[in-house]
Parts: sequence; C-alpha cells; structure tokens
Amino acid sequence: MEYNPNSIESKWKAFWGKNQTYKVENGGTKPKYYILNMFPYPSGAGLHVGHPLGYIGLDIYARYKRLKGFNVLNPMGYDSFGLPAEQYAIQTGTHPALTTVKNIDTYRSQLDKIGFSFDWTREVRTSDPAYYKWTQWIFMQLFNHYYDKNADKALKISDLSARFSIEGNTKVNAVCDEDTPSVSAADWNAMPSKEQQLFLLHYRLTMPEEAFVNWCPQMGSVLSNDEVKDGVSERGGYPVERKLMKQWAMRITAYADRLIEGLNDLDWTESLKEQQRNWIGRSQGASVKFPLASPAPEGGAAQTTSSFAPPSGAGEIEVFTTRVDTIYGVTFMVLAPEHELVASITTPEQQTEIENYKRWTSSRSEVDRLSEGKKVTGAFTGAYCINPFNDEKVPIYIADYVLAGYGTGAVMAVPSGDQRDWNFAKHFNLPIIPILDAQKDVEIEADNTKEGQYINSGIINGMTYKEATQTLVDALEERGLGKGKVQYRLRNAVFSRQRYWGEPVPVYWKEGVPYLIEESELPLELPVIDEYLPTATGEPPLGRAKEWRYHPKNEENTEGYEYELSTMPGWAGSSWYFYRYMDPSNDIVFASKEAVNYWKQVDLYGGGTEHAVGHLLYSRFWNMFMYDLGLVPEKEYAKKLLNQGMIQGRSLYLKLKTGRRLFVNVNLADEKDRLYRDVYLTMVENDNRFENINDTVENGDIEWLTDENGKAYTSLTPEIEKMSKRTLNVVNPDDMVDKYGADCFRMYEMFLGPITDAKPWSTGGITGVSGFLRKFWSLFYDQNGKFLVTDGEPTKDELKILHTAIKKVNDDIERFGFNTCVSAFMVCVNELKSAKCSKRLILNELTVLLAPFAPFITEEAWEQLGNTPSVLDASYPVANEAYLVSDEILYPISINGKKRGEITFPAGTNAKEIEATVVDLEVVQKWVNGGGIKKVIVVPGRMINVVI
RNA sequence: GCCCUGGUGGUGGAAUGGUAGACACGCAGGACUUAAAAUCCUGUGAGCUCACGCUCGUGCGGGUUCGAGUCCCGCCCGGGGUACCA
Repeated sequence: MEYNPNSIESKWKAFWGKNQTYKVENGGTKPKYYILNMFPYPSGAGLHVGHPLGYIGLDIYARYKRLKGFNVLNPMGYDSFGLPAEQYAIQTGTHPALTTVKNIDTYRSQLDKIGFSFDWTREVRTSDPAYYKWTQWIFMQLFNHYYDKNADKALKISDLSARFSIEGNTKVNAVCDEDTPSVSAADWNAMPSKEQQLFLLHYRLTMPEEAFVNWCPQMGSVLSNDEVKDGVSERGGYPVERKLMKQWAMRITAYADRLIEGLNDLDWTESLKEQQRNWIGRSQGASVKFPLASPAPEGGAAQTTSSFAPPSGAGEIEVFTTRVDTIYGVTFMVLAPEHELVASITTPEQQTEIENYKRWTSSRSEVDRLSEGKKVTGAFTGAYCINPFNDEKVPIYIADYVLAGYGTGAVMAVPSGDQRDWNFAKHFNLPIIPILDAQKDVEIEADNTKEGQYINSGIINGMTYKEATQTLVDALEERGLGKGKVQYRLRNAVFSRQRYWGEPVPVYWKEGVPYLIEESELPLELPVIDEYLPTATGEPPLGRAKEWRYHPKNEENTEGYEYELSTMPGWAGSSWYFYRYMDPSNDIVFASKEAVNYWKQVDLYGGGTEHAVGHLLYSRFWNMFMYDLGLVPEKEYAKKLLNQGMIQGRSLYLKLKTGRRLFVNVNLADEKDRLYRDVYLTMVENDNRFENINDTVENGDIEWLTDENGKAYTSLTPEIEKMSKRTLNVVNPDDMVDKYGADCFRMYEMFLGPITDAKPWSTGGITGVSGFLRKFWSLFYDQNGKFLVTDGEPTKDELKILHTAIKKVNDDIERFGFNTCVSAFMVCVNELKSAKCSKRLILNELTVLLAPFAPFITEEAWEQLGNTPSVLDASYPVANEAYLVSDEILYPISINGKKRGEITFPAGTNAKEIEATVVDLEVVQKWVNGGGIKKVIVVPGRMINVVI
C-alpha cells in the first residue's frame, strides 16, 4: 500500500471534525496548559506559507503536551476589525462585515488543511457584537476608575468623588493630568454636576485628551504612523500634517512602573523585554526651578491655560535633569521653541530673531530636521534666569534640539558634560565649566563621566557622584526649588480612530460632557451607513448614521444625545481576547470566574516580534487593570513567549531600460530566473502583467537575450523580502499541501531552521521530508502492499535506535528545537530501515513520538497497527522513561523534571563499572548522580577525568 | 550614537566547554532502465598524499582552560529596534 497523503488526510480531517477530537473542557483532573497564537487579521490575500510557521510550532507543542497528560487549550480566532476591509468598502460599497466573513472562510479552509488541533468551538471574532460587547464593557470600567498611587492600583472613580466632597483633592495621591488644579471640599461641593464631571476627566483611566494626530485634509481623515510615509499618505500620496485634535486616550502611563516591574517575572526574550523597557523609557532624575532674573512683562498676552489652572510656573523655568549633580556647570538654559514662556520672556531687542527662528523651525518637516543631522541652530531670547545654587545669571536660548513633548520642554545646559550642549556652547561662544577632577579636557569635547570629585561646585565640592546627587536633591526639596522626579518617555495611548470598521465607543455627549451609556444597553452595535467616508463637515463616518442618538431611559428628551462618533483602535479587541477563549459564549460576563480561575494565564504565547511595543504592551496594561479590579487572577497574562521568525519570500523584478523596476510573479520564471518571451507574451495577452495590471511595457523597454536554443528571454533580478501581494512573491500553503500533504508541509516548515529565525522560503529541500514520510510508511508496507509489522521482541540494537530518538525529540521539543527533532526522526527511520525492523513495539512508540509533527500519517498508522491509542490517553507510554543504550547495558535516563543528560544508574552500580562503561560507550560527557561520582569526562584517545 | 541579535562547507543548518560540519538540499559517480523519471548505493570543508594518513579550518586579534564554534576582553561585518529623551 503506497503512502497517499491526500486520501489519508481527508479521511482523518473528517474524522476529527465528526468526533470533535480537539474539543476541550474547562476542568477535569489533568493539569491545564494554555497555548495561544496571536490571532491573525483575515486579509483578502489569504494565508501564505509564513503565517503557519508559528501555528505549526505551537500545534506540535500542544499535541505533545496533550500526550504528556495535560488538558491543553489551543484556540484560534480572528482580529477582524481593520482598515483593509474598510478601504475595500470605500471603493466597492461592500459592507466590511461581508468582506470579513468571506476572508475568514478562506482562512478557515486553509488552516483546516494543515491539520491543526484547534478547538474551533471556542473561536472568537473581534468584530462580532457578542464579543465587542465586552471590549466596550472593559472600556466602561476604565472610564469608571482612576489610579491611586498610595494603593498602587486602580480604584473606583465614585470613591474618588466621595473623597473630594469630604477633603478636596489636595491629599489625594493619584495619577492625573499635569494641569489638574487644586480644589477644596467646599470648591468641589459648590461645583455644578457638569463641572464635577469635567473635573473627574483629569483622573479617569480613559478620557478625551488633546493629542497630536496625523491629519490628512484631502482624505478628511486621521492616519496612523504606518500610513504616513515621508510626510504624505501612503495611499494617494496626499500631504499629512500634525494637528491637535480631541481624542480618547488611555492613561497607560499610570501603569508605567508596573509594566517595567512585571517584565522581570516573564520568560520572554531579553531583546523583547528591552524593547518594552526602552519604549517606556523610565529615567530617574530631578526637577529644578530656575527663577527668572527679571520679572516677566506685566499685562502680556493672556494666559491660555485651562479654566481651572492658575498660571503656573510664571517667574520661573522648570527643567528635568538626570544629572542634577552637574548643576554648577550650567552656563545657559535652552527652551523648546514651542515652550509657553518664550513669548513672555523675550526682550524687545530679540523679538525679531526669536520670531524668525520659531517660524523657521515650524516650517521644517521631520525629514528636513533629520537630514540636517547635527547642525547647531538656536536663538537667544535676551532673558536670563538665576541658577539657584550659585546665583549666577544664566542666558536663556531656544533651540529645536529640545523637544516640547518630553519632560518640561526645557533643559539646563551643561556643556562640559553633554555633547549637544557642548556643540551649542561652542557655536554661540558660551562658557564651559569643568565640574569633576576626573573629567577630560572639556575644551576639546564633553565628558559625561560620573567619576572623580566635584570642583567649581559650591556645596558639593570634593564629593562623589552619589553623595552630591543626594545632597542636591535634599537641598532642592528643602528650599522648595525642586524634587527628585521620575520621567517617562511613554505617552498616554490614543484610543480613538475616525473610522467605521471598529468598536463604537459606548459614550454619548451631553452639553460637552461625555457620559457612559447603561451597561445593560451593551453591545452598542455599529449602525448601518450608506458610505464609509468622513462626512462633508469632516466628521468620522459614523456621523452619516441616521437616527444614531442616545435616548436615556429616565429622561424626557425626544431629541436624544449624540453618540461618540469615533471608534476604537485595532488594539482594543486584541487586548483581552485570551480571556474570551476560556468561556467564549458567555453573555453574562466576559468570562466566568470558574473559567478564568481554571485557565488562569497563557502558558505559552506565540507571535511575531513586530508586536513588541504595540499589542504586547497594551494587552499587559489592560490585564493589569483587570487584575486590579479582581476580574482576573494573574498580574501577567502570558508567562512565556515564543517569537517565531518571519518567512521571507524571494521576489523577482525586471529592470527596464528606463530604470524602472517591475515585479514579476515568481511562478513565471524558470530556475535560472529567466522570463521567456513566449511566457511574457501570454501574460500580456491575458492582461496579467506585472504587479500593476495597468502597466504597459513596450517591448523596446525590455532587453531580450537569446539562450542556447535560440529562445528569447530576459534576466530577472532576485531579492529577498517580506512576502506581500505587491511583490508577487507569495507562496500559498495550499499548493504545497496538495502536492506533498499536510504532514510533509508541517515537518518541512519546521525543518527549515530554528523557529525563531527569519529565513527565506525555498521549496528546495521539501523532497527530503517527503522522502522521509514515504520511508516511514515503508516500515509498515512494502511496494507490493504486504504488511510488514511483526510482533517479535525488539533487540537491544533496535531499542537503542528508538530510545535515542525518544530522548532527542523530548529534549528538543522542550526547548522548541523542532528542526532537530525532524532530523532525529530521519536518522531513526533510516536506521530502522537498514535494520529491517518493523516490530510492533518499536513502531507503537515511534508513532506516538511522531504524532505531534505528522498527525495524519500517525493516525493512519495506529489504525493499521490495530491498537489505536487515543490521542488524549495520557497513560500511553510516550517516553516518560528512556534508555541510553550501549551494546551491552541499558541505563535508564529519567526525562521528566530532571536536568538534561542526567543519568540515574541502577542501585549497586559501582564507580569502576561506570567508568569502564562510559569509556566503552564513547559517551563524551555525562553527569552522574549517586555513587559518590559527580562528573565523568571522557575524550577518546586523550584522558579520563573523574571528579569525586 | 544607544539597545538587542547574529557571523560555522556550494546552500539551509547540527553541535551541555569535550571527535566541528548531524540531518537535508545541491553536486559528482554508480546500479536498475532501450532511454528518461522515480528509486537505491557511494562520495562530497580546504590543502598535501598512489595510499595508510598528515596539516589547516567555526568573521579578526588576544585571554581563561588539559581542551574553546561555545566562556572572558578588544575589534570588524550583517540583521532588527530606537533616538536630538536632557
């Protein structure tokens, strides 16, 4: 009987479907194990061979864990809100929901072909109202809570307003907006309810906030950073400007410290944790106030801060520094050009220069600023402030190397210690004061050392870095001039999008104040609209919905109130989906207490590194918030993370004589990357040209060569890059599966190399894996269809072959070395083949070992062996014990819970025996426990070390 | 610049501090065949040698060690991330 993957695979696919083989229950006696893949966005292009890489790896691990006796949750779903479906809707009028369902169906059939053990009864789709009901619900909880720094957790906003009415807000230690004014209990109680609601927005964990966005006037739309390339929109190429707009925001900064702290407990790669730390960007330092040398002109421009805020910081400049110890080296002050004090402190003589500089900086695009590199620019305001430690007059400049958005938008410049300050000082001929005796010559360049003792530094002269910093911070706090402070790079996360295809925000606006709708009214479903573009007045698409107004139940208001018109961003639905899988159809809560307490957290999470600071940070934030509310049991939701590498494609392009590059479908070229003229002509005839169907290429643009047989061709240039529709280098897994079978496809993807590495796809080696499966099958049947399996006792040689594989595969699966597992299988089958061994006992164990990798062929093998073990039967002997086997002696190796390579010798074995045996085995190095021997090191032909 | 990674045959890649190159592809030769495909067998890091073998080899230069692809120090190069962040 020949190995025929197609018939075997369709048979077992049907069987699994019919028997719901991979359906999982919450509970039972087995230990739980939760495996999760980052769910895909179902794009119109379908799956390519890169998508399943991680899914296959995790599926192998899931099947392995199942065989080891775990109750494994391995679900799959779709992150189904997103821009492409909306763009398609704009172009064609097709409702995004229809496009989405169609794409999901394609994905599903592609996934089913590959033999995943997903429990599809738990599928989630973020665009399903039954799902986004709970996304909206979590939003409401965020709105209803604030972050209390003393409790170090989120608490109810209702408790906060109760406190305000008793003691005002001065004693409250909570995360809030920088410009939150102080109120007494009397102030608070005197406020109209509407004012109180506005005031509470300073504290809520989600709130409307003025934020800079990428605004594209032509498209009437806000774009993400990804959609902006070189200052114009990626689609259409329209100019994009930075515009201040009212946006919903999430106060993720409240969790900054805990998000850094939590990383320590996570089994993630160091590089990924480092990316998150850098993104949060915690820097410890101090804020220092420098009083202005002469009072700001009276009756200047009216202060434009919020109605609650008294003009703060008038008469002084506040800076943030990580090196307060360098304060005696300050020789000038630099403000960001946008700093609010600039206009009021500038002297009449400097007015023109400052105005010109401000105008110049605002005209420069990001690109201009970057391309000019380190060129020093700036302007003097004419004003001075006083260094509070030595009473020196310090000139105040503005320069665009100081950013308005970070810290206080002002820095104290220490040219001896900071290279940028040094460059500025040299350019404007400002003094440079050395401050440490260990510093290099500061006239040549800045030296940021912290070594040595301070000089020229007043009260800290002679001290070291640590002493000096402490002394200065104490002095600042004592004199009310500043304090130790922690600054973050992390900004609050913008949470609204001016789009249609997203979750509606469950908020309505009444007299300029946002209110939540009733919980019982969730989900707030997306309304039907006729067109998916912004309105004529520039409102988001939801502004087109008719009769889309909120009517509070207890109010006699026939008009109703306007709903929030923006929708939630893509990361909303993906920030909590891992809990929905635990209890996917619950409509009372997002997931029941029992379900959440049973599955607790994801044990193994798989996905690409591109989500390092987006999804993986936001979802941790939401999880911590839900933890604070007691909704979930774990501070971190994903204990271990496996980052699979991207599979790149090999694209081919045609260089025209005009210099243009045209991508050509990789399937049209031959092995030598030649495009033959007849193929090209067929392409043109079928109107199937290059990457853009409208491209017309005159033959004169193409350089035609002649091959050995006199046929005309042109050479194509190869390039390795991400697979995409545009570059026509997408390899579809369906073709691979149809040709070689899913088992082969699965094993080949693993065989390509370490799962964490990025690598180009090539089908070159797939025949090796295909040959392996045929060889494996030939242990069961010969070419004539004769069944070869026999019942004899295996010999020691045969056991050695088997157990070597068992040990290798078990060890390697545990460290996700799936590529070397495949090699081990190949060696094992080759050796069994040359030993002509088809013994039942050997094949039983080998098939169980192979099952996670090649589930179809092993199911079939079990049926042929006549003793089909249930794949969920933990008692089946899957290498809980293996043996290291020499020609003579079997030594058991314990595998569970012990160090790799640790050998447990039988009781009574003495040291000499072991030594002799090890030499005999030509085993290189082994750890031995018991018998007084700790270590045996053997190098054949050299020496033997026995450590006792 | 800073942070994180990696650098091994013609190729993808194996190697707990212990015989470098497992396994696979490709290539070469052979068997079967009228022939081809498929399959099977043999060889395949470099240099020297008729040969048994010998020498050199994991980006470069040092070091630790009985022993280094692996650990330490200093460089070079590639990949990814990030930035006038005070």
